[in-house]
Amino acid sequence: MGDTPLSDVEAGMAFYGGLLPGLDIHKLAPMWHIFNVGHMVAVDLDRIASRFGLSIADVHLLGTVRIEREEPIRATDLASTLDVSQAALSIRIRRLERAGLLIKTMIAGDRRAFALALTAQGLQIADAAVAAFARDAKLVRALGRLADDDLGNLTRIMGTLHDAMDRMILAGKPDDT
Amino acid sequence: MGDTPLSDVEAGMAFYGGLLPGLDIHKLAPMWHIFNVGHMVAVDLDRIASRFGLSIADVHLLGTVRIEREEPIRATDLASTLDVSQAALSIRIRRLERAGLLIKTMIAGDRRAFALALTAQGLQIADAAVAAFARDAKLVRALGRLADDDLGNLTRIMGTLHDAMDRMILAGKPDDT
DNA sequence: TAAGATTGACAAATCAATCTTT
DNA sequence: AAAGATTGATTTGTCAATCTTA
Repeated sequence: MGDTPLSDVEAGMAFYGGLLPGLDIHKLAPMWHIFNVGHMVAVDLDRIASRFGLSIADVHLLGTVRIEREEPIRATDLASTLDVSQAALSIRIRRLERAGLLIKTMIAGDRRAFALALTAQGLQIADAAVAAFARDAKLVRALGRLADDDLGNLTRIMGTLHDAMDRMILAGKPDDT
Repeated sequence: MGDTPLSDVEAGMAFYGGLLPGLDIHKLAPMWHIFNVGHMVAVDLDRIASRFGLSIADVHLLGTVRIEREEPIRATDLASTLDVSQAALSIRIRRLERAGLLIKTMIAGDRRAFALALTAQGLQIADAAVAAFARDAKLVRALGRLADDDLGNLTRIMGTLHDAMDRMILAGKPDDT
C-alpha cells in the first residue's frame, strides 16, 4: 500500500484486489459501486417520494405507465420492466387504484389481462415526484460536481448497461438459474 | 422524434425530457439508470448469494466486516456504512452469529457497544460469495463488453459518486428531512 | 441526556398455490 | 397445458419505544 490517502471505498476495493488475485477486480469494483450507490439512491428517493404519500416503487410504477405507448402497458409487462414479482405488482396496483392515481382498462381480445393508465391526478403526482427527484436528490447534487465530459460519458455508459441488463433479464425469464 | 430506433430506456428518457422542459434531464437520466441497474444487480446478486444460504444483504455485511481495519468495526458504524437501520442490523447479526459466520467481541471501555469479526467459516463463505459474484453476475458479463476506456472511466466516476454519497449520508444523519 | 442495541408493530417483497381465460 | 392475475405464508425492512451504559 502507498501513502496516498484512500477513501474507505477505494481502500476496500484495494483490499479485495490484493486478497484474491484471481478475482476480476476491474469488473467487481464498478459493480460494487453501482450496487451501493443504487441502494443509497433508492433510500434517498424513497424519502422524497414519501412527501407525496408514495414509495419509490410507487413512483417507479407510475413513471413507467406515464411513458406513452401505442399499446397501453399490461400488468405482466410492467412486472418484467420493473423487475418485481407479479404478486407485488398486484398489491401495488390495487393500492394506487384505490388512491385514485391509476385505473385498470380492458384489453380487447383477452379477458385475462388488463392494461393500466394514469388518472389526471396520477399524472400530476407522477410528474411532481419526478420533478422533486430532479431537484432534491442527493445524487443530483453529486452529479452536478462532475465535469461535463464525465457526466456525458457516465450517462452513455450506464445507458448501455441498462439496456444490456434489461435484455438479459427478459431473455432469462423462462429459464432462470 | 426522429426515426432512429431508440431502446425503451432511451425512449423513456427522451419522453420525459420533452415533457417537462424545466427538468434537469442531464442529471435525471444517469440517476434513473443507476437506480434501475442497481435494483437489477441487487436482484441478481441475491440469487447468487442464495446458493450459499445467504441474502445479498448478508454478503454485504460479511464483506464489509471482512475488510480489515485497525479497530474492528462496531455495529452502529456498520449501519451507517450499509445505509440500513440498526434494527435490521440487529436481527441480521443474530442470524449470522447463530449460523456460525460472525462473532461479537467486546470493546474496551464501552460496555454498550460491541465489535464484529468473522469466524473462519464466515471468512471462507464471504470470499466464496464475492468470487461467485465476480464470475456469475449478469452485470459482469455486460461490463465485459465495454471498451477498456469506458470501463476505466465508469469505475472512476462511480467511485467518485460512491464517495460523495457516503459523505452526504454521513453528514445528513443528525438532521434528516 | 444521549448513544448503542434490541424489541414489537407494521409495510412490502418473494414464493408457491390457486382461479380464470386462452 | 399455459398465461395473467390474485391470495396466503414467510421473510425482511423501517419506525417508534425501551433498556442499559456513558
